[in-house]
Amino acid sequence: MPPYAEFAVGTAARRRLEALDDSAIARLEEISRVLDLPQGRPIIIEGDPAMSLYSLQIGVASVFKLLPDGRRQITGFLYPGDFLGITFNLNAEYGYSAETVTSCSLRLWPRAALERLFEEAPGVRRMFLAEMADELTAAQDRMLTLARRTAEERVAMFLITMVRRQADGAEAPCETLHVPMRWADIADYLGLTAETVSRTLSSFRDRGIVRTGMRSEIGLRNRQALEDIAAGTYARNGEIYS
Amino acid sequence: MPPYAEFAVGTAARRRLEALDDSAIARLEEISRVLDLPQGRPIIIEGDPAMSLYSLQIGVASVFKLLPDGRRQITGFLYPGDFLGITFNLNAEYGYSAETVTSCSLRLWPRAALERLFEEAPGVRRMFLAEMADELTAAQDRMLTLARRTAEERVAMFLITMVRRQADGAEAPCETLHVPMRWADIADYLGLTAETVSRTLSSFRDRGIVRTGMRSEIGLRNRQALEDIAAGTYARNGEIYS
DNA sequence: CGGGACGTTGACGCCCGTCAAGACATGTGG
DNA sequence: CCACATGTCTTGACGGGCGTCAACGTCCCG
Repeated sequence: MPPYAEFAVGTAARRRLEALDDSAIARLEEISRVLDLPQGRPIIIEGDPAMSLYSLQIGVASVFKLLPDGRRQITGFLYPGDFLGITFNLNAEYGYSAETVTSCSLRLWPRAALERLFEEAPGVRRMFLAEMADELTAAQDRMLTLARRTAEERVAMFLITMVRRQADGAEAPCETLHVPMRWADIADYLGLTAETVSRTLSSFRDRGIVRTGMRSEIGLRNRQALEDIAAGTYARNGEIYS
Repeated sequence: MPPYAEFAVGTAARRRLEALDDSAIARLEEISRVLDLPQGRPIIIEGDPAMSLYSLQIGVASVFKLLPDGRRQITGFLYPGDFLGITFNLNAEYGYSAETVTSCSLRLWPRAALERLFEEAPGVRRMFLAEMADELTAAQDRMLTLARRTAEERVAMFLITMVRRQADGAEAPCETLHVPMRWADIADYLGLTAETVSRTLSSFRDRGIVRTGMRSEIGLRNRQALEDIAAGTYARNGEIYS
């Protein structure tokens, strides 16, 4: 139905890119440029012609869609190693916008050069295929979350997802979560408002589940409670975590 | 993040399959079996090992995910020509469930045979790649809808989307929309309840926008109003369509 | 005709959005 | 070093949109 066909590659792309052979990586770096942006700047704008592919090197960025009256939905956060702006057809426009959440350093490829690379290196194409399949299942999970989960379940899910991603590779479970985005961004990611995010975190704090008040950090004091709340398997009207 | 990687191919697959050359289609039909199911039966169940790929021949089916307490989100409706159950990795389980909305006739391929076909016919793989890219942009649109749009906007969107799909190929715009699914299914697709869907349609009826009461059909009397409501560009607190 | 599935309508309430005020941190210029 | 502006988070009060529960009507199919 949509006339365009492109998407933002998410987290798994990092590991997949490392699986490419060295010559492909060398070629990729060869034809790229570097772009540095301060916090809160647009990277791509929905509707613009898709001329470039980006890879985030340093920082955090958000991918989002807007309604005409300003309502916003962040469809994903990008971390170092993630790709942005891939397209698979010719008259492509970006189907979403993206902007920096923190100051960012991006690698940028002109689209034509990248398409040449797609033809030459079959591993690159296969990587994107697997990547897209993962993105799609994640998107279905997020539909369930946005449509059916309560505010508490959404915030708990966000914390669990973020800490898992942060702990990715570390052996010991993380105790404190680094959260560089503003509450308003988290809210737009979860389909809530900044006030509801704040209230929910305060409630978690009062119940001894998290520690708040630090700058850009949230302490996870009772991870099991968060897991249970996120899974929807905690006592709903019960007293367990109240 | 998710350990599986598969998805339900949506509507665009119909046209794409037709673009395959005849020998590939012949091969596809050769190795398939046919499966007939009455209304309301499960086709695949989330978590089961992904042993088969399905193609819907006749009827309408739904793809959905469930929360442990029964909350349900329908991620898409399948129409004749759509595919279901594709996977791209080895330890694959289905990441969603699917069931028949009407009585259905399905074509079924054993997974191993299909993977062989993937190797032999590069066009098939490319078709699925483009298909997935379309699915992904549609998924992002649906995230925006589920998180941010009002009940009225969602129902209007549903009607517009369905009538566009129904009119696909016809030259004259359709006046009446065929809706084989129950209100509860529409609600689970839109992140609402059956009562809210009913109330919204009644409101549209009272405002002269649709005609209701027919069995499995909805008459679209003022399509422009529906387009405006769906787009979020109608006068919000205004009197235009009240 | 009777039973079950589905749609409609009303009453009610709660979750979360909206609006607003205040707290707190940061940066900036004098 | 302080006054002030700015941006962000917190907390409260309030209201509305939509979910929940229930009763009723309608259609279909034995």
